[in-house]
Amino acid sequence: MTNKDVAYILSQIADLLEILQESRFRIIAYRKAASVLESLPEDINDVSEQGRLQELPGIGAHIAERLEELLKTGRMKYFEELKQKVPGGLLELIKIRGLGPKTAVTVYENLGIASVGQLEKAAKEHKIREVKGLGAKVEENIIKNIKEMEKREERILLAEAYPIAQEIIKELRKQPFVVSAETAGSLRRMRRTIGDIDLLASSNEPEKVMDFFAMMSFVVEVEAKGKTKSTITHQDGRKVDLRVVSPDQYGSALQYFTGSKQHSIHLRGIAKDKGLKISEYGIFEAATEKRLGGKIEEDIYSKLNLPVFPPELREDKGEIEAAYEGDLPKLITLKDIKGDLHVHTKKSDGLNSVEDMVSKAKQLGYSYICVSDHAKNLKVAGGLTVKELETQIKNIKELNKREKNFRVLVGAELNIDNDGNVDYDSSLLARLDFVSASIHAGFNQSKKQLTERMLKAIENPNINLICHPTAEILNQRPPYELDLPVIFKAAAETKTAMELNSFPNRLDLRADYLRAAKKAGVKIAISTDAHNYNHLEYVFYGVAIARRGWLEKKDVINTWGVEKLLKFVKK
DNA sequence: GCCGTTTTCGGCCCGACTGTTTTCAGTCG
Repeated sequence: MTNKDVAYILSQIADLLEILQESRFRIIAYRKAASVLESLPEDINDVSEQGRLQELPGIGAHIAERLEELLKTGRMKYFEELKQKVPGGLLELIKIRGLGPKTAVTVYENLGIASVGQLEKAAKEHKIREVKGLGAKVEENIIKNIKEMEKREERILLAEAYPIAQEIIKELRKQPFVVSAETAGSLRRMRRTIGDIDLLASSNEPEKVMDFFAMMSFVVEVEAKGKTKSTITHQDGRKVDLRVVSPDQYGSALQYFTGSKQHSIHLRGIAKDKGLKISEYGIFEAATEKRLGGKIEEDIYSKLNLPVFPPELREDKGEIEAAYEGDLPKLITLKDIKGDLHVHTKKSDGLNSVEDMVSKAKQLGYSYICVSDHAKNLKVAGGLTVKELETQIKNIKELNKREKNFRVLVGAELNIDNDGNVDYDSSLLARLDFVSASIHAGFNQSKKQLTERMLKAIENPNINLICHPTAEILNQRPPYELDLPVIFKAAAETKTAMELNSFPNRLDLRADYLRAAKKAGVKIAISTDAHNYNHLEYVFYGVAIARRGWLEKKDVINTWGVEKLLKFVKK
């Protein structure tokens, strides 16, 4: 049973408790425990076996005991009892937007509805409006939102949401009645995937902003429109929320809407202890309601003796405690990046020549790239034969003679086969500047097999970097199972770097794993896996995830100059 | 159900919008 499986069960328990109208704090407790497991960088089975469950935040005696039962026996009595009490379909009903536990119970008790299908049928037959407290509008929304749920894709990729949001922000800022505008929510925190796009603006004429927003060219539907808050559907099918506040409330509103929810709740708790109250309208003395500030985010944080956290850190995963202890990292920035260690050319499955890639790299201000075309065993990706690699080495050598302040490193992206072996013989590998390796197939092996396979590659003295270490593809393929603590320990000992692959549908390693890797002493390479020269720009998203993983310049090997990098390589 | 430089009991963030209501419950973030 994986962390994700267990987290899912905990969140189902929370849903069940909600339907059963249990104490809301118990519900919150289960949700929190689920979210902690969701981002736990180690295997919950190991944590349980070592008796460390209660060391995890949000997991106390009760949940720990129930988790142990679940992990040992594969079953949890409590969960099964709850399921007995709730008709199965009700869990599905509350996934419909706008339909919560109360309404689900109401339609069940009045109409005996316990499935999405039955609900849709009843709505179409106008039976919903006959129930007291529900009306025609509810009926309409049920039909609409079931349709929406059916066609709704997964969360949008950061790299898709970001440009959409920036374009809207740019338009808003041009309007004379808009004082300021910014992204908020998970987008501002730069999560790998985004639910709805959240935006914030400040203005002295909020209704003008709402009118303008609802009329923008890309709007296909206005779902809600109030004086200060509207939700529209973008032509790309995405929901965009815009909230407007007055200019002197902008900071507190931005803090609040950036979240994360857990981060803000933590802040409000601290404020409360200090006799203060935080809302999106400002920070106040609790007793007198006297407003102490809120025009800028600093007004909020400084009253709590906290710095203005980079949005990427605002997850309530220890950043607040670290700030009080003076232990906040100085996060890496895009301009720290000096080169890209994972790019492909048309010799394998890329689109452009080495020269094209070099030219783009120079535009980005880089001083090196490493050409890592696929190797001979990965035939589907046009892997280079020994002879072709020899030619590549020769050509790049020639190219480097012509270059002054730029260095092209010769590398390869080897394929780690099912037994942990890689392409080419070691004498050829030794002639390469920087060698990467990754797993491209055999994802269904057991955790033990996959771990051993990767360990063999890590311990191979010719290999410097493991690419896209978990092979996760967002919205498409889950990460394979790997014993990450063991992997990270070996990587640190052998000075084998781990990749943060910047490709928008990978962003692998993810932030929680990066933090664990850093803690274990592993060095990271933020590279793009570019298959054409425009892909080199994806480093922007890689750096964002690195920041979410608390990485500093010193943790990332491609912030180093080429000499220091090559010294690291000779392990 | 969790948690603790006020506490092992008594707290637990706060507000907008919709739809159905004549003052508010439900849902969402």
